[in-house]
Amino acid sequence: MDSTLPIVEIRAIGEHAGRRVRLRGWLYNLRESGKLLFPILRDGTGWIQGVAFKKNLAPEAFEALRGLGQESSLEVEGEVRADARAPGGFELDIQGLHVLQAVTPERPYPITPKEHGIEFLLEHRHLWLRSQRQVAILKVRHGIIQAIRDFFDQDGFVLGDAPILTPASCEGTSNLFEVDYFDEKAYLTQSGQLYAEAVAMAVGKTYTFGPTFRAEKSKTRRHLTEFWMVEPEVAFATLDDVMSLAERLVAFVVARVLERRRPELALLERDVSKLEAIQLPFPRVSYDEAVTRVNQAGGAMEYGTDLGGGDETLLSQQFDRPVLVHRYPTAVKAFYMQPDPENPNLALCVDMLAPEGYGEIIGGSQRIHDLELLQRRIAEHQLPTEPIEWYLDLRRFGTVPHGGFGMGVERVVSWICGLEHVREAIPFPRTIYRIQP
RNA sequence: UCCUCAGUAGCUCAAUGGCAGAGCAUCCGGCUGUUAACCGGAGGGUUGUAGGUUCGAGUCCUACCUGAGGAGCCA
Repeated sequence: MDSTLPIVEIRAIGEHAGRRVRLRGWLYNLRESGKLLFPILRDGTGWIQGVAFKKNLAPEAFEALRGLGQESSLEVEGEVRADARAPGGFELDIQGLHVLQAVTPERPYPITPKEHGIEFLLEHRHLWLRSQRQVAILKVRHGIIQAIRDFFDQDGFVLGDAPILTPASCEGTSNLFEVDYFDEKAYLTQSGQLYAEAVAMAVGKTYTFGPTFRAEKSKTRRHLTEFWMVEPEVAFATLDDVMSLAERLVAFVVARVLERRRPELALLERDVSKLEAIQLPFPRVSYDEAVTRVNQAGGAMEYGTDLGGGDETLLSQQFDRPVLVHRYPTAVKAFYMQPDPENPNLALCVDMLAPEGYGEIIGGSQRIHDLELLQRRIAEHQLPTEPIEWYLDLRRFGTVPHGGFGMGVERVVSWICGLEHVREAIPFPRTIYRIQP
């Protein structure tokens, strides 16, 4: 090995065509053809096929390479060549090898290039992440999160993260994870909203971004027990402002992914024409209209109930972009939602349903800003006031109309990537019957 | 919590109640352009666990364990 040669990343390999370089990474696959080896190397930034001719390598180096198991770590040196026969257009003519760790036949890498069942893959999630598909998803997820933060930053929002350990819930404790907090009980947060409301009264526009937890015994392709949520909260915002903010955020995120993550979407075989259709404005339908539309489409929705998964699909199929469903009956919604002045039985709330059957990605509302009304609602929901006295203070000291929403990051990743299940949208998914690895 | 399904080699799956098999992976051999390479050979099994029915159980019955798909609820 020539230690004076530059170490390069595979993503920029084309810039080094015709030159000798060093490359370090892992062995993704190894094909053999007589005195010729075709190792595929990956380094996290990409994949490249190497070609090792027996005559170009020291005999012991050739034999060492030949015997390496999948996912062995190594450093190679060689000449970068453009070659139409190589996947990716470039290949590395290997002339030197340094093995960092050889994976041996006694314990071969468990995930082979062939197909595997989901149970096996989930048990090996820590290794499954190395596959091309999972790397692509991680990079889209990263792009989405970066876009979310850029969007709020450009719009003058101030990050105001909420605590993860909380004294009580805003919607009952039945679906909360309980933890010992010294001599008291505490709960893992299911939403940062109440805290975001406090911060909004300090800085005007804020958002929280972090993990949230639901101990719901939900077992579907849309549920995790631990998921990341972004929750903007805006002082003086009305429901219309909330809806406008939500659609601008989603349109921005989709546009950004289309701009910067095309190769990953292609690897995931995502139909990008479906994403290119995500243009402002998004359709808005009232809950009343939604019920009519669902039932005309063959559903059997009863007025006054929430939309089920099938109902959501029946409705979202009618549009080529996310649809905003607003003004649900107060009875099926949370205590803090402002009633519609034109019909107090309806709440000034909104859900955004993603297209293609991906369901709800956003839920938000205008909040009750009147102290007496809020107290009445808390009593109606039979919630204890003592743990949220501080929250009532927000209505005692300069209360103003305000609102916001929560967006589930994994559901957005799942939709944009076109995944079958949200568990692929986060590196280490937590689901009801799995906490390993 | 409820409904449905599955568990056989490291992996993906076969096997009418009658000798437990294939492909991939691994090992050995062949091949100087392979594309989830290919060709030839070898090793590899307490059929999830515990009972039961039967001359005989991977297969039928019961319970349990583990997991998956879905419902309700939610982002």
